[in-house]
Amino acid sequence: MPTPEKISYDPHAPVDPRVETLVNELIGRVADKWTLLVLEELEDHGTCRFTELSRRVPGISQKMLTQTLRQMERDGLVVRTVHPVVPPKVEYCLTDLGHSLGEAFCGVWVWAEANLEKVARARLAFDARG
Amino acid sequence: MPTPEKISYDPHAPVDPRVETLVNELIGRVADKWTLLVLEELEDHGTCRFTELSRRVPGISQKMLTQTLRQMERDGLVVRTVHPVVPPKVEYCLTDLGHSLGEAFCGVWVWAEANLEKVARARLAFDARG
DNA sequence: TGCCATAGTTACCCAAGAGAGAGTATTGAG
DNA sequence: CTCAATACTCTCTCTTGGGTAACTATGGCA
Repeated sequence: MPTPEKISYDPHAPVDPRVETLVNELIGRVADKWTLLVLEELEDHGTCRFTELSRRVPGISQKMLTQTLRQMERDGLVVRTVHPVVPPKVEYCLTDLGHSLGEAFCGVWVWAEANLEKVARARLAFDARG
Repeated sequence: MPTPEKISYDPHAPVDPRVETLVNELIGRVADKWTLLVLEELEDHGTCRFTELSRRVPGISQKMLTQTLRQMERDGLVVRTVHPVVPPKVEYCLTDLGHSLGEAFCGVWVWAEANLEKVARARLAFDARG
């Protein structure tokens, strides 16, 4: 990591447009609603089984959970461990990469929690203005 | 496996489930592809006009840009300033709230930039296995 | 007189996203 | 012999996201 102390966004940093495209693409993939919620769950509760996740993540369907987990596995964010027993037992846990993403998103969660009120008030004001 | 109860930092620990629902909802809204890209653009270049944004944000259509900007305005993330001249001139700039969101997402951008390679390699490995 | 630019809005349409629910494989328990 | 449990997979359907393109308003300019 080239930046020693503070992480700050430098508008003048020279950015290869191809890299920027890839970054945008990756963010589009990773900043998906279900991915975020699954990530949060795995951060909070560590290793989880499939049905455990489907119970914990509010409103997710089996299909979406499978799909999301497959993508996360492909992207190297989670590890899928199959125990060859009957009934089947499959466990999911975050990789280091997944964990680091969770930390990166931590700021966003904190922001959301801290600014719920402001957003709610902004909406009321906006809707009142017509 | 580290013992679960030993995890000392947990930003989501004592959370009212209703608040958590709202936070998740807000994150779902704010972590939208176009919102993120527009936010990034406004962070980098400050105040922008409509067509300037549509030129800068890669691949966005007029419709999506309008829609995204309206939502961001409603959520209190941007300010829309109309100059009553002909031809029309409308400027968009981030509010303090929008700026703080940009900073919160900064960690994610840094993460994406730093881990592009790892994700790419993980995908190759996964696809080779499958 | 008619054209241009700006910042939209509106209508139409298609494809992707996502939910519901049934089907599948396995085998030990009753 | 049937059932229950797990972790899916498949199909069918509906909703939403998002693209294209045409339309609006206005005053300066040729």
